Amino acid sequence: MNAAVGERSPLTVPEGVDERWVTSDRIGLQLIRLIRLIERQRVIKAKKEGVERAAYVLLARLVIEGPHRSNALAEAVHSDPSTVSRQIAALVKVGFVERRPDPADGRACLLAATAEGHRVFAANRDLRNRWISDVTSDWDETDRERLVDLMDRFTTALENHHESDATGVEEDR
Amino acid sequence: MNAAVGERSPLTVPEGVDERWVTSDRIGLQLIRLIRLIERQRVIKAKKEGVERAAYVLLARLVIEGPHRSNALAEAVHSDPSTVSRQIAALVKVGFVERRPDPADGRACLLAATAEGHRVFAANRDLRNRWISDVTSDWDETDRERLVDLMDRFTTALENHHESDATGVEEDR
DNA sequence: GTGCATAGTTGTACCGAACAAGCGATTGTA
DNA sequence: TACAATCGCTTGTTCGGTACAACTATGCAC
Repeated sequence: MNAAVGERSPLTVPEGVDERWVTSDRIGLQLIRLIRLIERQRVIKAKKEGVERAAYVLLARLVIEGPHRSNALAEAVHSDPSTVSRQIAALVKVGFVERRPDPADGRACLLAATAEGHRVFAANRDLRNRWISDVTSDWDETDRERLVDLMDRFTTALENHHESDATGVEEDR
Repeated sequence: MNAAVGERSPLTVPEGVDERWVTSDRIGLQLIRLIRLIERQRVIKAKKEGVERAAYVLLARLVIEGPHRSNALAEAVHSDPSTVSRQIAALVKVGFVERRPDPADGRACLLAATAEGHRVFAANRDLRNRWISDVTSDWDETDRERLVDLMDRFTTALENHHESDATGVEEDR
């Protein structure tokens, strides 16, 4: 599983170019593997709780970064405004988020996490963190930090990389 | 965006425990961010090509690791057999995969990528790799390798970690 | 040879997301 | 002050991808 590069005999190796190809390949494969795995976990877990699981990411955003407009939120999480709108509606209904008028623009409204929203999010966050700590229990802290730094860097690179020419990973997951 | 730890004043820091909490927290946040972003790319890209995009991961598996039984494949990619069955059917229909009798068990059949399947996959793989190389064009190779090694390690840890107690990341993405 | 386990398929439902069209309120201009 | 264009958000609809559950059928093993 972990190995498997396939094709491209290692004999060819013209001049370092191929080395990069191989690493890119491995990155792609790992991304696919990781994402599929986490999606799976999601589905396993997706039974309890009243609110749509997908909505939690919005709650997280509101808790961590403070009030946002709906559209800004959508952009921040790379979702469609309509999607966010529905998710927010659900969060409002259960009282985790509240709408306030936006002083800057009369027709907009600011979304903010309620006290209850904060509480719920914190609980979930702790759960998640415990889980991650568990999974990485035999890692030393330096490696964990290295991982997160590199992931951050990678994701940021992805975000900055012209969104238009999207090609790749999704193609064969 | 990148920062934002929220809660838990850094002043508290009892005895290193909290340091781990913070890192776990960052990992969780990064996972969410990364996954959401890639999902988005997928949707953007998901227009051309005849075969279900999700099926490509199976093709990849068959090309890289050789023939599999359908159920084995399902397990390998953490999907339901029914899902895989349908996806394979699609791949067979377009001629990227073929069924062969399994010598070891008469009622099973082995799935294998056809020559055409190999070709299509290779093309996609190159595309994907070019994209990844692009995104990381200003990284030095060592960092790219570090990233992939850590990701691999993390995903493997995830896989090994009792699938039963799934908790966390999916909770608020 | 005969139950019986097992490999795989099909029916159905659901979730999450996107696209597109609509609605209403605002702002800014005549 | 009135009207048009814009903007922020919501609703209608569709689709992809998946899982669960029930079913079929085939060869295994005793």
